[in-house]
Amino acid sequence: MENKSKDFLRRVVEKDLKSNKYNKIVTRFPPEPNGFPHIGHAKSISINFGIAKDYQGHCNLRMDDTNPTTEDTQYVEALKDAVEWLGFDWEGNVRYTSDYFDEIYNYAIRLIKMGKAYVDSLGEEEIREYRGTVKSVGKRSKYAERSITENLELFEKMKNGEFSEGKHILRAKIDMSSPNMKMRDPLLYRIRHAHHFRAGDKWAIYPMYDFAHCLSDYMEGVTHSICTLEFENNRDIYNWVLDTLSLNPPRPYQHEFARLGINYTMMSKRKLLELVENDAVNGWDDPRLPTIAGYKRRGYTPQSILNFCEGIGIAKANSMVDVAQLEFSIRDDLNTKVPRVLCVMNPLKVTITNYQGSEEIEASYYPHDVPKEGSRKLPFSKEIYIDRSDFKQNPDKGYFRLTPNQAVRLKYAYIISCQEIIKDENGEIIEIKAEYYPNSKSGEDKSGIKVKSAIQWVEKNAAKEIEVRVYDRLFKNEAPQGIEDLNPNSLQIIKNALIEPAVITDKPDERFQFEREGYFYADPIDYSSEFPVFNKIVGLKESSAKKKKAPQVVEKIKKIQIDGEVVAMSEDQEALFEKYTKEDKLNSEVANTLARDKKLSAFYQEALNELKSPINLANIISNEVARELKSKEINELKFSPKQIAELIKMIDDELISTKIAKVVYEEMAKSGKNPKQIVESKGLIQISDPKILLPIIEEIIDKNPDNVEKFRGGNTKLLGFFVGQVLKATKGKGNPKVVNLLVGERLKD
RNA sequence: UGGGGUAUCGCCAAGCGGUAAGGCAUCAGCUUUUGGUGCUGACAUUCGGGGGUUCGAAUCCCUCUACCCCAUCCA
Repeated sequence: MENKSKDFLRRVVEKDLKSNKYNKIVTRFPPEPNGFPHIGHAKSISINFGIAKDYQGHCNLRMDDTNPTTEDTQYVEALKDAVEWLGFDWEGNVRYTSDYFDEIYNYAIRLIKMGKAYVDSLGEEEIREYRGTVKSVGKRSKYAERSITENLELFEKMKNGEFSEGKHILRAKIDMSSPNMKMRDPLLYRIRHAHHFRAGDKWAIYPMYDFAHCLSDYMEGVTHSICTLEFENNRDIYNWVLDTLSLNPPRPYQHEFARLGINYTMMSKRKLLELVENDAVNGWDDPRLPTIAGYKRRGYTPQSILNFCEGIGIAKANSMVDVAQLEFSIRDDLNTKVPRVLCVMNPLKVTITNYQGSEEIEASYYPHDVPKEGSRKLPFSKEIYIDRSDFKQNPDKGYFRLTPNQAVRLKYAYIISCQEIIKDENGEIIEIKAEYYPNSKSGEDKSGIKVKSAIQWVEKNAAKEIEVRVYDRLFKNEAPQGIEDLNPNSLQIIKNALIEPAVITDKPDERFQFEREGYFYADPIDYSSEFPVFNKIVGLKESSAKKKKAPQVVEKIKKIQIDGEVVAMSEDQEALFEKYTKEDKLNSEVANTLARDKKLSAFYQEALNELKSPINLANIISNEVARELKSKEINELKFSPKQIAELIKMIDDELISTKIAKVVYEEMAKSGKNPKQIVESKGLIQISDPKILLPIIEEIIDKNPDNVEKFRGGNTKLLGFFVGQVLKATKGKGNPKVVNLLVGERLKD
């Protein structure tokens, strides 16, 4: 279990713990209380609280309530409820960004005093214009020139409510020409004469997300601030604020993951609201909604939601999870937990003509493979109901249930066979006259009759009538956009389903499996024993024979990709390219890489002056050195062209393998040590002597007989496996060319 | 002057230079008094495309392509 692969966030956390960057990790779940939480929030809750739990840390629940016009306390209740329902504990008080307003305000003043923030008095329209566009730089407002004292005064007045909304704004002074739009002097505070649901009317100014969030994280001692991908661009501000305020360490860092998408589901708060407001659904807890309240009302267990979140993983790729995965989670959870019970959704009367009197049949609540105890008595008499779909006068091939010439077992009871079909004037079947086999009773069956199916049934007089709400997916499209994509049949209400009496009278549970139908939940609001109402949580999995859909053959078409045009080389680059290919005999790809990059070509030239080994030099420079030079200048490098030349010299002299060369290079790039020194101190001279290599190879081969067999069976890829093992055994020092040869030969016989 | 991300099976997703994990879905077979469950097996000669480096590349380099995010006084 411990070897399970970790997601990238947990890996970061582990690294930070190991390096003692933090000695305890703190996360937070920071929703804005402006809507009902949905399964996307569940993912975030599962990540933040889950990570805290896994690493003995702590997770805060924080309401990010910086926008008084959209937020409300009913949402904070729903949010708290969601976290609790999922089984997490925020230990202590719920946090509110609004509780930090004073401190955040003081930080703003500090920024002003540092000359890093200013009061801007441009209008909304102008601010937008000044910001520039994605492809053009912005320009700074003239108000950025205001003196610190003036800024302080103005900001104070803003706070005191002396200005109307939109009159002024506090901005950070960063860079109006930043390629990151978010960094073009981001807004820090805006004037808002609104009542805040917690702070009341104390404030006339409210901090923006970008200012409040990082500081709130910092004040709470958060170490890992985990949010969704769309905040990637905001990370720069996050860091800027915390860095320029030069706060006492440790400070939090932001990490982003992909938000959850599920097909046939809509997750946007705004659009969800639209559904509720247009009465397309019955409130926020409509069981068809992907809200936590919806799932809860539908009958999903917290565990199933958590399992789902764990199952889908955490990554940075935008993705769309199949609803089937969610449905699996709830089935899988309920399968081992919930009593099985008989319910007939669509009753068809069956009279057993040769049965007299009545009896009670003992029936276990759980099937043989669920290790739980419990049973009830099923009343039985000559008049029963079965489901309409369990009888067919003219069955297709492969139909397992009752037909004029096929007997069926009444689950836990007797085998019956059809004697007569009674129809009404419209030709609709209204009753079946059947006979039972007295010696076929479950558990004491001596009839010798083999049936293909055992169906659910209820006794006519004892059965209770219930309402069943059968839910289907809310949308008919895989990627629904809104109301227009609604599935018209997402709710079907069955008013007079019949259920065995024990379910209502004993109420052994709230969730049941109605055998052969699915999992159902006693509606927490509308259910009463006089008027029982059940929600269908999810159907049972149906295998092919039952749904008898033709398997679809999807042809795989390889997409043809048209390459775009490559930017032409400049004249200088062209000349270099010429030289590289003609004089130095470099291949055109390497020559191209070198010629197009000033830093690389300069580096290469210098190295070449040290050692006339153009190809090997060019190769390592266009590959390894290029990586380093992506983010650095030549003078920032810890190593020189001369050292690279030295390294290549060792390869040329066959002192070391290219594999070792990479190791040496890494070390050199990190420490700046001389390659020769590294090789000597670590004893990395390569081993090419077969006399030394052969015994090692022998040992590896002995240890992996099954892989030898597979290799001989034609899996030639395994050669790489053996080479890898041998190289590992020699700590990388084996000459891979020689090892390859030797292993190849040895494996043949 | 654009920048920041992402791409591995139908859907998620591991993998960090040495045998392409796992789950969902699907398809077989066995078990089954649920057409459920369970068990067994099948399911990527290949990692968005093309090159290059290497004995060896999903992993390193170059390049192209596609998709997502950013120009709210929202978060």
